[in-house]
Amino acid sequence: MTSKTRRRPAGQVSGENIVIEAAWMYYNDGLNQNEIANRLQVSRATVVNYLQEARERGYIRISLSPEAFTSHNLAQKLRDRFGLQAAFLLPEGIGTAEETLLRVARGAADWLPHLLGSGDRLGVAWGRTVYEVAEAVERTQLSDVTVTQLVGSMATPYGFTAEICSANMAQNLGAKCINLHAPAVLSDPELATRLRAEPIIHAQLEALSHCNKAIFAAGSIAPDSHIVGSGVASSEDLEWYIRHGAAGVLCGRFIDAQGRFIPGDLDARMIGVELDKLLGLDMGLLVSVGADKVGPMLAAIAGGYVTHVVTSVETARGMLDKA
Amino acid sequence: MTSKTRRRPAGQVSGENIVIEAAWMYYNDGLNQNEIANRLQVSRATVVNYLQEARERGYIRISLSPEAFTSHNLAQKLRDRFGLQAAFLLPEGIGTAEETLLRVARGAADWLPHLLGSGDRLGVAWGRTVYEVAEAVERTQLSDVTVTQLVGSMATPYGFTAEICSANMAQNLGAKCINLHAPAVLSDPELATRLRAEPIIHAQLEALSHCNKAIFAAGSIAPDSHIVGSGVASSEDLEWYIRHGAAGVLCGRFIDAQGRFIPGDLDARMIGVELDKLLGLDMGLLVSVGADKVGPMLAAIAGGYVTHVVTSVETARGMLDKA
DNA sequence: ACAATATGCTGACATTTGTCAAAAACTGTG
DNA sequence: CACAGTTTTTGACAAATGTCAGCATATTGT
Repeated sequence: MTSKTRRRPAGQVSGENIVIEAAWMYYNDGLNQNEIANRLQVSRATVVNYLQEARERGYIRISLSPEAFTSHNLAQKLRDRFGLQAAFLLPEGIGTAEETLLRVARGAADWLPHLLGSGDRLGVAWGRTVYEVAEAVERTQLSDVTVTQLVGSMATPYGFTAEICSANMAQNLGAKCINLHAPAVLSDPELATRLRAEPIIHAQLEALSHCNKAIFAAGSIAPDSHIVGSGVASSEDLEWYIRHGAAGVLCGRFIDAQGRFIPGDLDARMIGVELDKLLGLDMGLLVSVGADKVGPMLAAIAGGYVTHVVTSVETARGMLDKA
Repeated sequence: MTSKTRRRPAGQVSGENIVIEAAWMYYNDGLNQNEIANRLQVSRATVVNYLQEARERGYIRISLSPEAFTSHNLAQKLRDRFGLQAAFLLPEGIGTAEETLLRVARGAADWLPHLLGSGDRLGVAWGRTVYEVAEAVERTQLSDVTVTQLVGSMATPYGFTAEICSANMAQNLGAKCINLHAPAVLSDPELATRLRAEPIIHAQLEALSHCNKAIFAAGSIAPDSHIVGSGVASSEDLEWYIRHGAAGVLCGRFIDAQGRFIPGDLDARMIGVELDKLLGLDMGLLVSVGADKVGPMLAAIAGGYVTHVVTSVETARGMLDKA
């Protein structure tokens, strides 16, 4: 450069502005970095820095359009076969089960904001999958959306509890959050009854019964299921429910293959949404993946809790095969 | 490659799927094209093709976040000075006035979907700027939004008429559209009265008076203004209004520098929204740019029609200077 | 069955983008 | 005003991405 180099004044408007300017030229006007460098009278390397800064500050948002995942063949089949409003299928790739779960969670996270609108009250269940979805939601600012914790908390060795799921979800969506300040399961039914009558808890339970949308995963009934690992149910409980026809778990409650609620010993001691409150919602978003979840997912769908599904292509195939 | 090359079956699910898979790996998993090529067992050049296809099909959406443009210094000044809810300022760059207009229009188009929600009824005015905004809106699918044409049609030599503005807008937003099937201005007041009483027209006028949001530009009162060019007003009309204090044009009506409606000969012959219907809306989105628009924009703001502004940095400076 | 046509893939090369250490410009201090 | 400490910019190099002609495999028509 012939003349003296001019630096952008730190912390000034124009300083921020030039970053936006560069980002706009690059992403909207389609100029390449050389052209931008010429116009802004800086070196190309500087343009690279500006663009990086723009990305770091979150000015640039790249997303895969939901249509790509809801429109293809298998998704339509799934929709038609199970009477869903929409299905969102993620490709597996070569990755491990863990990677696939994260991918599905990110897919759900991308999709979720499109499914919410002003005035919605979203019930959030609990589980590893739901936790990852909450984490993966891009920071947005939805207007007038409330997030509600659907089931009480539990001491989990996994590090994700029900209130963390709902709190993160609300945080990232820019929504209000109503937590449920009670354990998911108590040792004594009478204590549970009294706790439910407590004004604070009562108000929270009241709030969650007015959700119009919900997001949840299908819980498996394998012996290593989280429902046991998190201490909600004991191994004996689980066996008892399996003997009585359990096919899956939904918001801490056991359901059979037709999706019917299986009443049992636990219910009187639990604090959380009752399954019939999840029927007839504007949206029931089921997010789950894996061969072991096929049965539980089909059960949840059969029970009429589900309007939208996010899962992997592989799992979707499994569902169509088994049904 | 050692083995025979395998081609993806044309027109099949997996064919579409592999494109999505590649796009996902690239944009979400952050893999580079080489890594993707290895995993998919194709050449890197093929991955390039997949990604291009994904972009062409609109699977990938890149946008600049509105926060970047509404949060900076000058935007805040504008907001505070004029009591706006938000201002969205686009950098000029080096481009021509034409380029700047397109840039501002694209900015407004990016922002607009964020400002609309379920149940909204958006009134759409007319003009070059509004037309470009409508064109630039990315195809989306808003639920339960209605777009309404605010002013009647006119024979314009420019190729953008009021109904094209509203129709394109509705199309691209995925909204319902209510057009106004009448000319903007008639030769005879009596005919205008009768036309307004026609059931179809009456219903449409009724509909547009129930908008809760609106998008419009400020019209200049220069002799080469579109209001003359499109035949809505004659040069004599324009001069008359200027003598009576006109500072700008809003939805075909003349206003003075304080934003007060200037009644005149034209009004009885016009078919379109009346200015008082635009007061007190949830949103009045003013999109305009250029030195000649500063006066009209200030007039519109003074009149209380405006809650949100999209313009260029330069124009914003002009507004602050002049006010 | 065979040629003609269409489609998708690839390797080699061209262009664009990213990295990094060093230089330049600014800031605050004695 | 010299200085040490930061921040920003830059040039040279490395890596990633885009292009395109030609080839291989399907599909179509006869």
